[in-house]
Amino acid sequence: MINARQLEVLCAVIELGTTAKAAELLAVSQPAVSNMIRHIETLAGFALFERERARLIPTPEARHIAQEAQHLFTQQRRIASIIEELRGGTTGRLSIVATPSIGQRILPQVIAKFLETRPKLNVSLDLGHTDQIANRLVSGQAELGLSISQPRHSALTVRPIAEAQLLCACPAGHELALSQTVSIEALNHARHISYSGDTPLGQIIDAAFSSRGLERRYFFEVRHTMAALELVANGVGVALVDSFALAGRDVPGVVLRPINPVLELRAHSATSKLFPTSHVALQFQNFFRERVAEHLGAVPS
Amino acid sequence: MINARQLEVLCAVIELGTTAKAAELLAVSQPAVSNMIRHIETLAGFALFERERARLIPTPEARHIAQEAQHLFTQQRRIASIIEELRGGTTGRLSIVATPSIGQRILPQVIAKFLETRPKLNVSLDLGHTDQIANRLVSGQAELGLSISQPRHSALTVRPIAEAQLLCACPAGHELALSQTVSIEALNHARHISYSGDTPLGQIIDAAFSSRGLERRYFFEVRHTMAALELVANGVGVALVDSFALAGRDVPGVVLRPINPVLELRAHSATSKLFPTSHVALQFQNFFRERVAEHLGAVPS
DNA sequence: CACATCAATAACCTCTAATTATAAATTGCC
DNA sequence: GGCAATTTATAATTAGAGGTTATTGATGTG
Repeated sequence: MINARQLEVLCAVIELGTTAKAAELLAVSQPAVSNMIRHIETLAGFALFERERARLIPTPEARHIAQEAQHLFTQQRRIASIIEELRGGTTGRLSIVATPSIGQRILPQVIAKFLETRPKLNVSLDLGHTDQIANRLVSGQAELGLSISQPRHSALTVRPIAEAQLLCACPAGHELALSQTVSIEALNHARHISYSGDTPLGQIIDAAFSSRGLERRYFFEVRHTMAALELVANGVGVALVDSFALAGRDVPGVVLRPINPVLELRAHSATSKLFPTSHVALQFQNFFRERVAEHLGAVPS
Repeated sequence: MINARQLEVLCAVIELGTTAKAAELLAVSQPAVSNMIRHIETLAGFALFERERARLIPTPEARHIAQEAQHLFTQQRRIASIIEELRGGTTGRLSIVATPSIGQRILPQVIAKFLETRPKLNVSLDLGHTDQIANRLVSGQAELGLSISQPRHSALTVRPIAEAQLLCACPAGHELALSQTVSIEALNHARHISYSGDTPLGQIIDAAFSSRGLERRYFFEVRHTMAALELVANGVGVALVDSFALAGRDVPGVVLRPINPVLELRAHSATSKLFPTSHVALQFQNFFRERVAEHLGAVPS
């Protein structure tokens, strides 16, 4: 079957009129073009040029083929540019699943930044709790998982990707907002909005309390940081929120105070061992780490 | 730049899962596939497969490329089939100019037959007098000319392509229709519809008359056979018509009689020396000659 | 007529993509 | 555990497509 190179030579000769000019354009010697034309003719089984008075005159058939070949060249260039873009990570598909506290604020911001230099990238972002993340990753439905607590699954590769801390969110003018830091003990004496014990944040906070011999008390149980923040903003009470959910933005009517002692929080990224991870997913992982480190504090890479 | 062969190997490995099966499909050895994959990876600049436990697992990038490559394969097959069809003359473009007497009846019939085995052929049919035919051919607007009189132009190749004869068309019941043949002399004593002296038919008929020392007389001058036939059918008079215009069909109300002596008529085909003539045009030329010979009498090829 | 330009040919070279043969790793099975 | 089957990878070599230079012969042109 005829190949692209042969069509390339054919088109060059038809367009430029002579083998010498075609050879110059293609940066090969004139006999190379001459031989190729002859070879194509034997492949095709019919004449593509009339040889008359030392000139090559293309037949209607040759013109027809040359015209159709343009589509092939288009496809060829398309593939080449796709490979080029895949190498640079500027095209392809990136599917991410994240827990809500990461996925609702900081992640969209970082993705937006990531897309600025990769306008053709196709992104899918899904939210889910840690188990769902693990599920999607091992089933191949998603490529990259971002979660506060580390997903436990033998087929997953989990890495710490960012560090943050828990802050105390108080309604503006609340008594806890009067001091520069908030002690853990103080929370038990305030209207405390907190997380159920089976959520990652709930477990972290529980651990902090129990390590000082305290039992966590709260009057309002939520599952997501955003819900807690919203309640605080409406003066319902105080809550511990992670800095991922805030993503550096002020929430009107809410004052943030550091906890004493500092409550560290570590975000993790996860990929499946069952499928290769795309170049762009790894790129994003690093990009996320770097962007978050700039604002919230680094994690060793 | 990556070529079609390389993409072919890549797709085969992704689809079949192993290099061995891909090699079998592509009818090459397994190491050939293995080396090719490695080569493509260096070309692309990134990994296309993860090597894990003696298995090749395609990366998302590789899948992406393979999917896009399908379009390239489609184009490649399209070109191959076009070449195939051009060889057989079943595709392409055939542009014909003919004089009205040929182009109105016999030519459309023959073209229709020709197209039966070449449904993809693109045909252009134009009518014009002999000078116009020559013009269109030398200017490259048409490829094949069919004419009764031979076009005279140094850049044209003219060949006889069919023979026919002039017949006398009489209204049914006309006195000339009573005998089996009609003599030329008889025409001068009937209401004779004939052709102006600057038309091919007019010149042929004039020559026949003058060779017997007669002068052609007629009361109605037309330029085209079809017009004459129509007039005869309406009882206006008698006319000499060429058998091309009749194309073997009976015209209601018209009786045909041979002329005595027989008036031979020769159709010619013409092609330009300035442009190569397509394969399909030459095919049609032969096809036309053969089809007409079957019905109206052969011409030596 | 001299000269430039064209395609074609000859003889040789180069490198891609193939070959065969074999190694090394993993899996399935008894 | 050990053997057979299956996998990818490597080494050494070969075939051939596509390229080179040098040259020829034909064809216009100042």
